[in-house]
Amino acid sequence: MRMSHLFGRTLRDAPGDAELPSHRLMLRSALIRPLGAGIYSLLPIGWRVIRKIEGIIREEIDAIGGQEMMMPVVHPADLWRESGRYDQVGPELARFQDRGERDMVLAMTHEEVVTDLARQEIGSYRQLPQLIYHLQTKWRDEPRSRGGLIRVREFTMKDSYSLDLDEAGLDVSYRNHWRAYERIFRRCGLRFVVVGADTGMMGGSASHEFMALSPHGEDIVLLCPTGDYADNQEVATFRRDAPAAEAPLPMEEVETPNATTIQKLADFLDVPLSRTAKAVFFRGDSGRFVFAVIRGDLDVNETKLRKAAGENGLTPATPEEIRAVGAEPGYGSPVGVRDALIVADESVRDSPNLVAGANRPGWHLRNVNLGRDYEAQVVADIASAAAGFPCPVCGTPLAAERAIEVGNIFKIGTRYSEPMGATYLDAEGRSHPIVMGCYGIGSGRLAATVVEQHHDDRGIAWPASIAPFHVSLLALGGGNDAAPTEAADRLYDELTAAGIEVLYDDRSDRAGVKFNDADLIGCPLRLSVSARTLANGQAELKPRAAAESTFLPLAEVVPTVRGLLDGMMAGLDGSRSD
RNA sequence: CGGGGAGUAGCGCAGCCCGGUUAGCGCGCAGCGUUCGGGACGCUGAGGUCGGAGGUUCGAAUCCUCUCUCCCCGACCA
Repeated sequence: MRMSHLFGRTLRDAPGDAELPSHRLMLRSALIRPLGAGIYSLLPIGWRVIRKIEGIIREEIDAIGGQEMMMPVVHPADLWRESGRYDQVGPELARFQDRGERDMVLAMTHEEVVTDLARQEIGSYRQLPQLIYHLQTKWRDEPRSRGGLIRVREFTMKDSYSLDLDEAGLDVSYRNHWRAYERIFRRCGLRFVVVGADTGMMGGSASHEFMALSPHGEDIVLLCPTGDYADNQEVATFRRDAPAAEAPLPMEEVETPNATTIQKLADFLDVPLSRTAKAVFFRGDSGRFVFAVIRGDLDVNETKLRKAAGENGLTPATPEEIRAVGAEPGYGSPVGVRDALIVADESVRDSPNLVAGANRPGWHLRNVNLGRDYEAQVVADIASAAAGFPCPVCGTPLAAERAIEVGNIFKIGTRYSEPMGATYLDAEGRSHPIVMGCYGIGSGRLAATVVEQHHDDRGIAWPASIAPFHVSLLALGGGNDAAPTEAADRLYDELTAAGIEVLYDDRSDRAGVKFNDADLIGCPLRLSVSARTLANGQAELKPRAAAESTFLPLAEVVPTVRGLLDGMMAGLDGSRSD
């Protein structure tokens, strides 16, 4: 590609509202342009990166038996009513009517379509297992898009779906995807960890997320330094203290003016946070009041609480709602409340004689004990794990890291096949629902995440496997001297003929402009020819990642470049295990 | 949805409080000339509904009201 013909120009300054490194660099290097909030065009250079990523994904999913296909973006709403998600999913699902006033949706994912296809095409156990996938546009009307391509509303996702006879078959499909995903992300040069995760709106029994560690990540993962444990914070657990062996003491009231927070209370009474009980109030989607109780030194994890309470969603309760169940904001405890689902964390079961609210302003209760002073309908782990908490496996203090979710895998089981009637007949003629898995990777987010991990203050430094071009070729010092341009033209032809992808900077700009653009766009190798190098019959070669350049005879350029690229690719072959 | 910030030339910004020349600066863009290895220089030039609507005023980028859009933090989220 000759830069003089390239559509899209590089920017010296990024727009002021772009903050993430990947967002700024992808704008500056002419990879993407915004059209609206969370909606982007991919310019030619950016599209080349995406196509390379998609190529890697195709190879690896094909390698585990995937069959690529294509499913529609617009779905009849009735299909989503069959699965129950039409009403279950919130406004992030875009709904509209066609000219016949039929309800339609824009696909945010494709489980319903796959399941519909499966019930049409699959009838017999002889036809299973199957693995199908596509790369398709999704629309999710996110409440808040952000960070360039990290979180957008319109995006392309590779999603694959496994169809199996039973759980054992699903286990195999799941494991295959896990391995394929590791290879995909390694080939893209990404550093990542795999963590256990919540299944969220997908439903199902198990889920893992592939997390690229990055200070700009939206998720927090908890990792054991020994490597024996890794989970998303939303599901992470930790080793609990042994229950305290302490006889229950008589409950007594104590006046605690202005002790409206657990910290003020602990300070006022001069007791550790771990000797207090904290109450947190929610209203569940079902309409029930959910009253969570947890020891004062811990925080409620809403994902865990939602599961423990059996609710689809939780909203913080209002002061009126809190008083309606007999509690008092700032002084709440489960003692004496009514019409509420009380969910206690294991910590309050195992910690006797806690200080809790008296449900009237300015007063607390000492020596409150679960089972004696109040009952909880649910006792469960609803506590948030955090940095420094003991690893649930080995007790080592956990580390907390921010991370970007670049892929995830779900065991959705019969969540869709059962309600939608996607069944097969076994050898005895009995009907069973197909057991499903689904597996997603967002290609644009993946590209942005690679930029987050591979850049410096001069620009992007692409891994060779997904670089838009292999080589930036610069013809320096044009002017009256046509020799550099002629030599660069020949190199361009030779490299291209050898199958090497070249971004040829044939513009009439000065050297500094070309160097800066080459560093910004970040092709793995940079070749320069000028009067200075040609005086010795040479070209200058500098890897993007290296500090120093080398000079080599023009005739050796193609084999040298070939060799360097092969070496770079070999380091990104996906088999590395780290 | 809550909190904060911002919309003035393609990009980055000033001007706004305290209304008053023809709305400015840098970069970029076009032409000519000189330059030519880390974002050159000179001259000339093009480019603006000051986000939109309404209002106050002799006069509005500037003051008031409404509204749209974008960004950041949070809530939310495969």
